Amino acid sequence: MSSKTDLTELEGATLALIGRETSLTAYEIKEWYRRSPSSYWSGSAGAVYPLMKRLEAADLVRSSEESTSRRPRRVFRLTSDGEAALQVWLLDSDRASDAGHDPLRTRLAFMAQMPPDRAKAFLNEVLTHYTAMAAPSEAPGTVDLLESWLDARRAWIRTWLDRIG
Amino acid sequence: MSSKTDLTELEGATLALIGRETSLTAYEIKEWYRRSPSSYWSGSAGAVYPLMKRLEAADLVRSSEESTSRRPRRVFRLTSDGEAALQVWLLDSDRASDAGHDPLRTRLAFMAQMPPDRAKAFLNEVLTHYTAMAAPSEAPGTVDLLESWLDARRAWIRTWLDRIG
DNA sequence: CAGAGCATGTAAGAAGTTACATGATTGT
DNA sequence: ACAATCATGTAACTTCTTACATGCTCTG
Repeated sequence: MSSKTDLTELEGATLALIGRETSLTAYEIKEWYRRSPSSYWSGSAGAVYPLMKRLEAADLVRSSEESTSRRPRRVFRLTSDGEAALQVWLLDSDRASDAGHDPLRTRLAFMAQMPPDRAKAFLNEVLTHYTAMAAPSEAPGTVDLLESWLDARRAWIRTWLDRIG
Repeated sequence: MSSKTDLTELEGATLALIGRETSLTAYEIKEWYRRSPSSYWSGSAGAVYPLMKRLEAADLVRSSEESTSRRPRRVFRLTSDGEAALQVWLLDSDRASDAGHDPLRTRLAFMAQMPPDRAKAFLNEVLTHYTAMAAPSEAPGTVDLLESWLDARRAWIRTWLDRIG
């Protein structure tokens, strides 16, 4: 009777992160989230450290003290339950097709309340922000997810600019 | 000194909703969120009723009892402060360009851990879900936001299918 | 040797969730 | 008359946020 069938997004993403990097400290996980382009993944210590406790209590990860010096360093790895849970979470097309939280989409839903020239200026500002966001990918083998996402978004925004005229 | 300069997304969206519909009850607002295709807008009473209290305390909305019968019916409208805050929130390109929370994007970031045929099956499942989500728009004047969003997403997913295939 | 970054965590509070509780009205 | 929906709200709980607190290690 595994009690932890339904992972939150933060829990699932954390399992996926550990699964990819094999082993990580809570601090490294926190930093990963902090660097993400989304404020959803705020990467606060107050979220991550208790999260790791929960995951370990659910036996999805296991930690071991691996200090090479006097500084403490607790490393987390997936258990076999954790790997199973990761696969379920990662391939969950039901959750993956949820529209999630999209600050631009939310605003577009109400943009008709604004005069067209304001709306146009707003969308062009977003495009400028996107240009600033595009950073070179560190990992060479990885296809840059952010880049592809930004491209899709730019195309979407252009259809709205066309529509407004 | 207006204390409420930085609205949360739920607060901003609620102002926008009232701004568009002119006047709404807490129940109607709650139902609006509940019907949305995103689970982010869960539309629970425990979120909306306290939210309306906060907005009224901040003088962004004002309510009046408008019962036509014995059933209570408290209707909310924007104050002038509320209309001003709405404009700031709606045209905030900084927040609008935040990547938000996207369950599919999160999974794609880790999809390389899965075998290609699994990844392909997963993406095709998401496309199927999208087809099921597409509902006819009620409001005739409104360009269907969900439809345009789904189109952009389908195009994005196809680039990933091409990449894997 | 100072400051940035690594590394751990906790405390107080905000905001949301589920579940409960109550009652009126409308449609079948 | 019965169920679904309108309409209000609260209570307990979970999770996340900001801010604090502590100490080690590396780089200039």
